[in-house]
Amino acid sequence: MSNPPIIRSDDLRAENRLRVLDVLRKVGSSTRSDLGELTSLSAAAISTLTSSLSHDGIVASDQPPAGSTVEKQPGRRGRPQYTLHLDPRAARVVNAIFTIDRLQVRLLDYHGDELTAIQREFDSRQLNQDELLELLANAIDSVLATSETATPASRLRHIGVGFQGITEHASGNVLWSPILSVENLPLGTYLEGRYAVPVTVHNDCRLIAKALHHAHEQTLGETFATVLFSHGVGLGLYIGGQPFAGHSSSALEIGHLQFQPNGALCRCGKHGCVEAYAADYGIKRLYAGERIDDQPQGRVSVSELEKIVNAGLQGEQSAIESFAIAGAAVGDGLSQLFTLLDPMPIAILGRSREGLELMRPALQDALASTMRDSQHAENMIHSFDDADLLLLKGLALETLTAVDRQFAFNAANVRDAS
Amino acid sequence: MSNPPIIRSDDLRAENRLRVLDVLRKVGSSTRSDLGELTSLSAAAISTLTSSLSHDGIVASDQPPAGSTVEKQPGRRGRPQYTLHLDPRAARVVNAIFTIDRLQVRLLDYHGDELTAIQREFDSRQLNQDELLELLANAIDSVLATSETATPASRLRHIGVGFQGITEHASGNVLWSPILSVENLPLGTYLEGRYAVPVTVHNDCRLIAKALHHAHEQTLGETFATVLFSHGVGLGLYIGGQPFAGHSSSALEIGHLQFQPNGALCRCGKHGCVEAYAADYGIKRLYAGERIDDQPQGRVSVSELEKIVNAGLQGEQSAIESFAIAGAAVGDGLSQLFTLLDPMPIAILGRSREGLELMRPALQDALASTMRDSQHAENMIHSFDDADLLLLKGLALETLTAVDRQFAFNAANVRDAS
DNA sequence: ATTATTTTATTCACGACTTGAAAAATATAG
DNA sequence: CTATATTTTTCAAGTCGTGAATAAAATAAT
Repeated sequence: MSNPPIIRSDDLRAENRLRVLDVLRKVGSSTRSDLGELTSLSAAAISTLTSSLSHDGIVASDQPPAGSTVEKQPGRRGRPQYTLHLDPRAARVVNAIFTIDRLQVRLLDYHGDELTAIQREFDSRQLNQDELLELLANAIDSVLATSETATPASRLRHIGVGFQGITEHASGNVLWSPILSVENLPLGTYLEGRYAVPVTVHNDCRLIAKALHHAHEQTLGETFATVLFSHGVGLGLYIGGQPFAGHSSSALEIGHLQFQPNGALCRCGKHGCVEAYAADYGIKRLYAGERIDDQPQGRVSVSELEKIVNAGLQGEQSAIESFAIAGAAVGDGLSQLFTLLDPMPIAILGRSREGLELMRPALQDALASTMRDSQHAENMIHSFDDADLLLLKGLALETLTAVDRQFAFNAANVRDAS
Repeated sequence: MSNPPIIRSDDLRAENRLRVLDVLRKVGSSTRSDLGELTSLSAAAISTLTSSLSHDGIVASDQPPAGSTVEKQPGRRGRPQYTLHLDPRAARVVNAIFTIDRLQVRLLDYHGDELTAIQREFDSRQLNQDELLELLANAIDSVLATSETATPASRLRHIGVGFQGITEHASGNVLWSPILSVENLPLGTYLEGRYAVPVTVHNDCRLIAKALHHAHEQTLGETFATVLFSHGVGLGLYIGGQPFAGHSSSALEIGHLQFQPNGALCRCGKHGCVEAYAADYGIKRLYAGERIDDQPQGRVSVSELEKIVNAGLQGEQSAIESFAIAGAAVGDGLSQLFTLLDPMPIAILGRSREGLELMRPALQDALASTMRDSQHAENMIHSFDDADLLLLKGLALETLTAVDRQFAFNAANVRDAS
């Protein structure tokens, strides 16, 4: 049966609260009248909504404290506009990002600013399930404790975890991850039990796609693909302004599409996957002339990859070749994707932008060969720096908008924690 | 900018009107109280909505004409329930289906019953753009004229066209179709101009998926793929109860994923496409031992294909082989799809069910090899008869629900045509 | 035959929603 | 100090869906 998404008129109010919060999240701060414009709600509705949100401690205003007559600089007539913004004190969220060699945990306020952050270095594949969970819980306890002493507490509302791997969004559990040796890590269940707040677990590339949609909408539009090169090859998809994921899990495994039948051995055990040529280990393997039938060994360090990039930049043929093959592999995967869906702009990200540029020509060629309207393949590819930053930003956005949704639907009692 | 999907309270009313119409469309007829259950609206709301819809002439009731005391057979006490159904007279729609050798045009009433139907036989690839449009317009004029004399007219509200090929849903134009020699056929624009009603153009496989979702929801669930074997290989996708299509067009071209690098020549000009092995011409080519590098020639007749199927059923090795390769090709394409998305149930349809069963083992094998949880690949595949019937049904549903939407949002003036 | 019972549909009062218009607030300009 | 401009809030009006009460319409019981 089809589920009822919105019927009652009180749901309507909640929907509009959310709309206001969404806009504020997006633009940072805004006057009431601009808010009306952006939400296409009437000034009257905005007034009611914002005063309620303000009363609940969810949004705050620039307005000076009554008596003090601060000098207003602009020579504008009329009643002055005070801008509204999300009140940092309204909530806190914990963000955790696992990568192959370290764990980052950050505590953010509701505005999105960082309060505390810690890092733990380790090799994620050496840990068993309990050790992983304990490591994470320990780090979360630390950031919570640190901030406790520094600032008056506001309630923890959400925990978001970013991860390379396949996550099941219903349960928040990690089905499989290349950076772990354990499978079916019950991350969501465990954290929800321990901290009694909602937990969501996200695929890393999905998070980057979210951040790009937020920050680079005019470059990429509402429909685009994101490809992240690192220890694997990740794919994120935005379609019509909405993140797209598989039905039950976040699987969007472009890395394991087949590129060469009976080709290089992939970490997944199959032969010829895109990843086996385009992930860092695949590139290094080709460059170093290692046997492509051997099980790929551990991680490739930043400096190792940098060396290959530099070799390529200086014209060393084998390095150039390695990147070209990587580009062709991903281009092939994308052209399969574009055969199934429509062609769309592509954002590519990786450890080094130069590396991306070395791949680009081959990538473009592979795409052009399958596109009906072949010429503008090059305009479809955009490379971005700062994958790590975008990852942080995407996770922050994802968790904070989850809190927005809590606030929009669960009305008041935000201040009950003070 | 994000668009406002629903904010005002009148939109809410429209949404609930649509919800009622949707349920009636699905279950055929229903009492008011069941309607309340199915829409999860209160009895009061149902009462208001149905009386308004009834007043507008959109739904009708079984209720006997006041005076006449018809004998009620059931021995149930209480105020009797009268069932409501969509009033056939509320609107009319035209459905047109192009296939490679004929055009079917049907006139349906709002309930979905056929009023008139005609067929025109021709070879669609022989016609140029103007001839095609004229043929269609002529056929539509005929069904409209025929019915005009037979029954009192109610207004034509929508024209829906079904097609094998890639359609652009914004404009309703056909970008490319294997059954045509012309490209960019401005079907939507032309028909809208001529008949001044909304026109939608749909991919055939999408329509079958729609019909399957309507009629076989409990077998297939809310997320499934549909594969249609005919002169090409079509794919339809339902994800979470919603039809999924590419962003701007209906492209979901599983037939043109690559199966064998440098393999058989496909109609599209590339080599090794899935279609080149799994479409009727591909199967015939293999069976007949023709050169796979030659441009595939015209259509394969029903009897030709039947002969190969029968040969296969009688154990003839080359026929069995041909179907096995076809199954492997599609299985390979689907496993690529399932690498990108999640694995999901598959409905397969074609000219003959026996032919499908000949493909099944190879198809299952190809799927099992890529699925994590390999065993239940066979439970995921369902074959269906009556592809043609489902196509008609899907198109009818698609166009009629478009009218439902008109009625839900544009309030009254339905009866103004009488 | 008449009254009680049962089941279904409609009506009504209520609270919640958004809106447009009017009023209030608060600045600058003269 | 008064007029004007601009933004925000308040107010009255109109809608919507809900739950409770009421009406409708049949059968069962008396």
